[in-house]
Amino acid sequence: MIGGIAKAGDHVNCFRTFREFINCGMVLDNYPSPLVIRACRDSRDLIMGRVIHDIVLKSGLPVDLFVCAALVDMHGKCKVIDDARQLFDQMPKKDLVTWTVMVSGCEESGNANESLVLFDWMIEEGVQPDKVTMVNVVYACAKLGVMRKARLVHDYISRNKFFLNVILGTAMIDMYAKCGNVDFAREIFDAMPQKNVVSWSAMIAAYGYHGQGRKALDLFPMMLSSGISPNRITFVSLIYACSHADLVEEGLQLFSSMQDYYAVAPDLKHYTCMVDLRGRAGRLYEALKLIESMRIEKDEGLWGSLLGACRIY
DNA sequence: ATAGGGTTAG
Repeated sequence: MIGGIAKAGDHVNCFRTFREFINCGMVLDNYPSPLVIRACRDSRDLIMGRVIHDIVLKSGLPVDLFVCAALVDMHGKCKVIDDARQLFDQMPKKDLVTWTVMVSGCEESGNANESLVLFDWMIEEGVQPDKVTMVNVVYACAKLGVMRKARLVHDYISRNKFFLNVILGTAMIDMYAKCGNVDFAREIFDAMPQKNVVSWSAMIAAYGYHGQGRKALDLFPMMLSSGISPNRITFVSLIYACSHADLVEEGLQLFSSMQDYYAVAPDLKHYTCMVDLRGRAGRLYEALKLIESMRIEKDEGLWGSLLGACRIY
């Protein structure tokens, strides 16, 4: 029952039912479902997560691999990595998923270096990483931004003949871009047998933060002709690329076609890019007018973008 | 019997 509600994604209802269950004084003859723990993770509800953790500790039941992996994952994603690690270290048996959620938790809570240490360690322990592990390791390299590590991980992926699926490939595009080599990113992109809107957006973003706006823009029609529709992130990446390559007119045109042809409503990020685009080009008054015309809530990043432009000019 | 892990902006 509780698991079913959790699976349906109704976290609030799931927790309420779970509380009722506990309050009834029901005796747990089994652990709470990992699905409930997953619901805590997805709603970043650490309080509820700790309640469940406590129940597990007090139940006196033998350690269950699934429950523990879910708990490690939940703690990691809630950024209480010490608790995740403690649980992890106490587990007598660790399988592939246990190691993977620990790798992911470290990088999620800001210690990407430790992710890579764990990765080496799991291999030493004789646990073979799979594609999900590799996505997390690649993601850790992207966060670190260290090319030497990126090459090592790429080597590992090639040596072990991992299939370059959409998710792994996209993570690698991002990794190479953030480690400073957009051409390596492009090689991965070209080698991918399948690409989705996320892959295309990642490649566009990669050219964007390397200042190669024209190349980013060239990808857009290619993406469309391969039958992929852009989303809001695609447009953030495109406009960002324009603003960092002095392609003002192109950026303005994208911003209007985004709404007129692709029915993507501009959000705060799009406005920030547009303020940045005009600001970098010295069109400060237009940038201010745009901010004034906005009907959504403004944040410090938006104003910061305008202030940055004021400083330049 | 069933249950745990994955990609793009900022």
